[in-house]
Amino acid sequence: MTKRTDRRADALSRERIVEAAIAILDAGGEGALTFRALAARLATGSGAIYWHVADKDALLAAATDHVVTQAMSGVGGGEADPRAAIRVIALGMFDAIDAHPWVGAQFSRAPWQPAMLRVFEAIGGRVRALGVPEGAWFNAWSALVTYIFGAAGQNAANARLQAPGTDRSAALADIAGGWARLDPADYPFLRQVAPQLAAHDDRDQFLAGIDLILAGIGTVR
Amino acid sequence: MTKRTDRRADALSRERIVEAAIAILDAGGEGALTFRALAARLATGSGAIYWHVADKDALLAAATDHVVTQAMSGVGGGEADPRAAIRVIALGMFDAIDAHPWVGAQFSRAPWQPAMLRVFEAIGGRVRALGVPEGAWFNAWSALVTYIFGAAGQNAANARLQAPGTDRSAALADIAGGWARLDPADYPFLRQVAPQLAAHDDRDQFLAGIDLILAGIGTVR
DNA sequence: ACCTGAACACCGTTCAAGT
DNA sequence: ACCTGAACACCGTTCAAGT
Repeated sequence: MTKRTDRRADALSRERIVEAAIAILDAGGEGALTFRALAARLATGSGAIYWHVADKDALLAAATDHVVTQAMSGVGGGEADPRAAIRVIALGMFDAIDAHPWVGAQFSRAPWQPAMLRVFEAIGGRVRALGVPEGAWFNAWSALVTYIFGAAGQNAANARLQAPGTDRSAALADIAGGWARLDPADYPFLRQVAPQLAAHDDRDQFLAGIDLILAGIGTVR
Repeated sequence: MTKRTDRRADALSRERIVEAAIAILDAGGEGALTFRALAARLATGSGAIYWHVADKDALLAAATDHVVTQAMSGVGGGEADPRAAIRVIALGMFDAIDAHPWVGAQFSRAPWQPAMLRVFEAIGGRVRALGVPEGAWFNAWSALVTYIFGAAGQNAANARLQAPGTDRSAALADIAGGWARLDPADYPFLRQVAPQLAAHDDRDQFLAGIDLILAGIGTVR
């Protein structure tokens, strides 16, 4: 009957472990998250972590869930216009993955997590409000969700590829320079588009894709 | 001056290593590819592989390049209608990743590979032929390419999640069942589309997304 | 030039032993 | 109930030594 409620303020908990994992992931990427590093940061033994999380996959899933939940809480849902609401939700995911690039690789690993379901539902609800026939809902929803997580993931991968501290626009200029030097007979399109690659804004381009899909959905009668 | 051209038929080569790696990846997934397993299959020492490839990243990149190159060689480019050609190229990528699910995770890791450039150009060339204003080319191209690789990657991830030998439609039915049991107040959309999730064909759904984007591009004047 | 395989510096995970 | 940290069975990569 003496249930101890006065635990040490710094007692280990799933929540504290997940937060420490996110800090390590944000600072050093996926490669930096080891149970030894995590145990050191939490001033405990590496085995202690296993009392609270099943394994590394579960830890990454919990960290992803945490980030997505936080991102979704920021996008309210107050927008009356379903198109505007879809843009807000999509940008919320984009920005969250941009801030935590390691999240991008996790979606594919655990796509049916609770937090993901909330994103799925949020998009689906707006698709329903878009005024397209019911038979088109599923494909319209699927295209949007696929694009949002695919694009955000790829963008995060690009960010991950860069050496930390490198200038993003310089790296992009490098790639664009490579495209500009391709054989004009074999790569006319990439040569032509190279300057736009160098100058483009990832966020604007992401949103332009959303708008194209929304425009496509608008043609379904 | 005695250049040996009569090497053993089974001499190690980058090509043989990459092929063995693909075989291992196809059979056992990304986790199965170790230098020890690869060396055993090639009947050599693990260190020998490093004479031909720089490291594991380079090996995965080479394997991915091989698969994409093969897939692209199968999609000719004979279609006159640019929309039809885009569908053929997209489906070619989809099927290649479906057959080699591990490829899906690699795109994000090395997006500027030679084989990828050929896919990029192939899509870009058709976008140009679509008859939209030049100012819209870059965003139209980007949306298509993002969707193609994002969707194919996510689909491959779903395949990877399944226990090997498991029935895909049974797994999908499981997830759909979970959606059908969600709280109707919180998840009306997911509940409603659950039956479609259980019945849908990944390939058809992928193509429906391509068609939505193409329809959206068609609205740009 | 190319191959061998032991050695090194790591991992994730387990588990007897502690409190 | 929860924590400790050594131990186990792996990794990728290196490198002296061979042919």
